[in-house]
Amino acid sequence: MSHTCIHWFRKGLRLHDNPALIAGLKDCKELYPVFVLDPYLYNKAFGLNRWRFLIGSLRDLDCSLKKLNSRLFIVRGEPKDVFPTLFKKWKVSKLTYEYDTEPYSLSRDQTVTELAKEHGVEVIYKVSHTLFDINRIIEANNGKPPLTYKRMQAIVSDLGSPKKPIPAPTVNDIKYTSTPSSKDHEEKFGVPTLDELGHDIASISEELFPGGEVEALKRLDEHMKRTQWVCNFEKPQTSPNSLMPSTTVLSPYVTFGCLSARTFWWRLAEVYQGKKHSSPPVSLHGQLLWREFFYTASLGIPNFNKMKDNPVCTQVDWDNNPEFLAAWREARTGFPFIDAIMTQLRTEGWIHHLARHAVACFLTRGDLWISWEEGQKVFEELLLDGDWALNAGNWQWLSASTFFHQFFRVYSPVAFGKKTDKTGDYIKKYLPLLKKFPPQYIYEPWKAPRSVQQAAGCIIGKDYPKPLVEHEVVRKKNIQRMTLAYAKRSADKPESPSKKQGLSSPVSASLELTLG
DNA sequence: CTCAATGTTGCATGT
DNA sequence: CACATGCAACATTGA
Repeated sequence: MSHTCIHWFRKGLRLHDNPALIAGLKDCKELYPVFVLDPYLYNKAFGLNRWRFLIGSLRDLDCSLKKLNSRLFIVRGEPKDVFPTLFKKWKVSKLTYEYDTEPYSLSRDQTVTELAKEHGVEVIYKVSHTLFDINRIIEANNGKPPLTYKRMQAIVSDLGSPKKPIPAPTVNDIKYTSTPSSKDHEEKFGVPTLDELGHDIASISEELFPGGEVEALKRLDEHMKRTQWVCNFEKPQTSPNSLMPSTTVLSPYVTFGCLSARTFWWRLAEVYQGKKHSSPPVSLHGQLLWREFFYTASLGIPNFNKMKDNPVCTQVDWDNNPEFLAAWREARTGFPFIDAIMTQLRTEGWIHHLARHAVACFLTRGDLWISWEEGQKVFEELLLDGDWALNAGNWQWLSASTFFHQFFRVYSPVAFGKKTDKTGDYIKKYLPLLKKFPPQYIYEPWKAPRSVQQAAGCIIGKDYPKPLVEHEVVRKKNIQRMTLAYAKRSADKPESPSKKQGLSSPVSASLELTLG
């Protein structure tokens, strides 16, 4: 019992399946659980709903730590400035944290590790955010991330099952460890309120998905009770526009690490046990493997959140069109299905996966021809489950830039929603302005005769916008532009010298030598 | 090397 | 209602 340890919470806002925390408790005399409000991550681009989820999760974590006679210390500032001060002040000898593969996190953690060394602090980190050690997946695929799900499955099956989650520490585990906290802890290190952080909470909507580990495990329990539903789950068969979510909405909890992906995986395995059940890619296990797939790609592909200098991303001449972008972001494209989804996104912070497909295709290759990077920023701000790797990966997928290439398959902003919601109840919920339109016009109100618009109390072009584009026209044009981008891609692709006879320049020859 | 099969979730129209 | 086909047609993978 000689160590004074900081466990640094970043993601992984939980006590269950937290191997770094357990490692920190080993021979630990004094434990300081710390969360740093890093302005690089938590700023204006981090939306209000996300802030609420984060603050809720931190409150929950503090509450759970109290039950272990410990406390959470919220510290404001940049990690590189915060830690040297804390190392000295608390006479720290050990720092533990969960491994994080985001580029910013990797450089941040390297900086803090160097500072720790300077202060004689031992650093221990553990993999627990993902099912597997992502680096091992890349190694197993000859140093490159798999670009298809099939390939990913093959690699993962070689690695065997994910590790079993480890239990949360108990009072018994921590009985020789204390957390020194003063009377003014709340003042100095307490979890701030949204108000204190300067957020205008007057217009915030009802909290549908409260943050925190306790809430996460409760929701997991509830879903795992639905044996039939879990065993029959097929993602493409779930509805993007049901009034209640047709999927689990456990994603925000996994994103912030309130719920361990491995805990989720093994609870599903228990439900599946001895029963006929769906399989990846469409099953719930399959969803966790998709997460793993994009995490692997994001670690193995440079500049993964950009088109430029991203070696696997098709280079497309997207338009710079601030008016169209603003209309999309602010739910005034004139396509009720699209605008309803964008409204749900803004107010509730969660939309169904296929709803994301519809609005992402619409913004990029389908209709507005705006870069996926712009959409990525909006999702990053507004989605409770906004995750760097998944967001970048899925935007590339939907824009047919990477992973997915059948760009002639275009979602219709009118037809797609009708398949699962003929009467447009979803649209009526999120765009009440349109609620009096009869079902035959609810997806295309501009086609309604003037008399119908008057009866509905909503004149198109005045009370609700006319459609921004003619879908059928721009769809055809955009497929042409995609064809062009792909042709350029094939032409630019470096080919073996034997195939391109006489084109092997001295430059490329020397490059080959350099690269071995 | 070539070539065929495959790819989580398109749409409209037909049987 | 489930399934098949044309639309115009891509990259990756594995044999």
